[in-house]
Amino acid sequence: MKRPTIADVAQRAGVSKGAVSYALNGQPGVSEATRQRILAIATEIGFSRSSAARALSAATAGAIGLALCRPARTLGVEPFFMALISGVEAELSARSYALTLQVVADPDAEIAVYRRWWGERRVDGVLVCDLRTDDRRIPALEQLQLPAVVIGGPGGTGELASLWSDDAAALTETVEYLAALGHRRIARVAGLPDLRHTEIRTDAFAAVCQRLGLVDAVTVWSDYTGEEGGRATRRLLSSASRPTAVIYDNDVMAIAGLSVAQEMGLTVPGDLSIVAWDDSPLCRLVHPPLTALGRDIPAYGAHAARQLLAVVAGQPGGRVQDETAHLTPRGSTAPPRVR
Amino acid sequence: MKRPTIADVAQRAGVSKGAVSYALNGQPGVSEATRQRILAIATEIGFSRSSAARALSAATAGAIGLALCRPARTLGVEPFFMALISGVEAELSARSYALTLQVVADPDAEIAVYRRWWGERRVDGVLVCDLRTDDRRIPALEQLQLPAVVIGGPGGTGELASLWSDDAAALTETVEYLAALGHRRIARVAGLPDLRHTEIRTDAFAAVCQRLGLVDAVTVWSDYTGEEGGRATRRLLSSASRPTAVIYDNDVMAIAGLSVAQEMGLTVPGDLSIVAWDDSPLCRLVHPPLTALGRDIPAYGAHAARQLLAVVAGQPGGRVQDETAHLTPRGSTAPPRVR
DNA sequence: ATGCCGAACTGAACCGGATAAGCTGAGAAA
DNA sequence: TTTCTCAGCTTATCCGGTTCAGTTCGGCAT
Repeated sequence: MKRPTIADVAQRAGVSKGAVSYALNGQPGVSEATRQRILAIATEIGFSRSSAARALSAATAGAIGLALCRPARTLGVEPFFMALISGVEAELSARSYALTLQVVADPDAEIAVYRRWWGERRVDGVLVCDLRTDDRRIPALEQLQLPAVVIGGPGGTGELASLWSDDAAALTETVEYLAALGHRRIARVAGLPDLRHTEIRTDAFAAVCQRLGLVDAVTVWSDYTGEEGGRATRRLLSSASRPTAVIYDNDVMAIAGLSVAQEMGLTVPGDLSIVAWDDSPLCRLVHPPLTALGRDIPAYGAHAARQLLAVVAGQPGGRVQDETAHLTPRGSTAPPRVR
Repeated sequence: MKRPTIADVAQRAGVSKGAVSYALNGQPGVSEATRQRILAIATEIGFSRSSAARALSAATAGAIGLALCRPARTLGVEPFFMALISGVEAELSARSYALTLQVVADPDAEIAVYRRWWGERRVDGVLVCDLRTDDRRIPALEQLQLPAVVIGGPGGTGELASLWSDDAAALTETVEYLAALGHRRIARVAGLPDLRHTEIRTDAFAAVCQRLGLVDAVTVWSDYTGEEGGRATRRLLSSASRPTAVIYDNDVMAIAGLSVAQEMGLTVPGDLSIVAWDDSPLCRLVHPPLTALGRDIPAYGAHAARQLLAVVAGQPGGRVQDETAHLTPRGSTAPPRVR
């Protein structure tokens, strides 16, 4: 099946290639009648412009890039990324932009991918996930002058546009909620320590615990896998002054923690309250359903995509704070049982 | 930062554009010495070929497409797709192919995406997921002559290349295992009924149950969400002749089923045995850990990608059976308690 | 010495659009 | 009637590669 080109449309319409191009792009230079005729013919013969030719002459790829840097085993289990992607996608496909995805092993490989994409002009811009402290990707992107929106922050994003959610506020709300229930010994199972948002949450946790006089507050680090989350929970619950509430940095670890607690003969929420960050459907699957910090991740992705398209169009992307996660109390939190 | 073009390389090497092109593509037409010199210069000035220009003149996009047609809420939760994507990616990036992803609402939108990709020459081929019975995408792709590999089958894939896993065998093994434990009343919570592999599993389930004389075998349909899976489980467990074992078509529903059973005061595996299809890390998070049918999904994706690249290269893709899922017994299955 | 061959390379056409510059003819202004 | 203007189009060039048809030249056989 031969693919129609702009020349085919031009021939059938009895005009030149240029006229067709103007008509398709909504540019002045053709009469409204001619434009309609050309559009009708284009639709009729199923013409779409070659993305390659367009990219070559218009110097725009019509695609944005997303490189995911997580080991395959955590990538799949985290509902976060798919939710983010579906939101990004919704925004992009509405403007007929494509999404180019790449899974990379480490930040250096990611920088290499950006450099390649830039050289190949394969994408017009990129979304940067999992902001780290002292992130080498930021200066690399600045140097390339590749339009980018960093999903993460605030802070540490250099001159690049960025979008974040106020994790500090969400964490503070959560601790205050647990404290109001009467919890005094609160632990937190954190995600990867070199991620910027882990750092932000850790600082906020320390601050609010100090403010509320929760001296037994403890943070342990993990890697977002259920396995590690379970192990961390077992350690916490075996300690002499075991916490009465644990906040997990993602829902997978929270579910693992719940299992460990139940396995150790503790009841949730009687002996232990659990709060999960990221309120995916998983939180409602387990028994008791988990109290969780949720927000609209697809909307977050859509927002980031819109912001990136603005940057690509030459507008300043700015630094934008998105919706703050809100706590949805469910069955996994309650006042601590008096011992 | 100005991007170097092939002309820059040619100028610095003191040769023509053509020579550089031959050198970069490993074509004959330049001496080995010149080739090395050109490659060195290309590396030195950080040259990569514009994907657009390459696509335009070589008539190859250097990208393959993947359209995912699932509602956003199930897409994210299913670890399957991310695992598949990471496998596909590994294979593609090794050959510096890009992956273009699109999330679509329904099969018709998916066909429209294929048609657009084809018209735009945006991808060289596509991977087709979630094969349905009487799948309209198949004739559409055949008509477009867009290289494709269907992930699913066997059967119903028309003339297209396809890759599948023997779900019938896996299901048969599972039922035999449960029957060997002594279960006589086995139920199955199936996924979306119009998916081809659901149909295959349903037929296999009926066949093996009849062969083993399990007259109480029952299949109920669901939509892969935990919510529906839980509801289906509640119905099953409330019935007069409640099953002693349930096979779930994915792990999310299995986990939901486990919660429902526990909530209803049933012990697992004492009162109810549970088997999950798709052995993601989630199965090991819950307590008891779930007996599951697992296989290497990233390898499956990599296999599909390799097959598609072969089809793109003009070789016959064929119909290939991949690894069969194998049962990993864990804590959620045991002989039924005698009542 | 001449002719011939093939390796090594050049030049130009081409892919399919976007776009600047040039052309044309109808209507308005002089 | 002539000139000017400008909407509405055409023509030509460019984007950055690939590729085909030549061209050059060194070496070898005659």
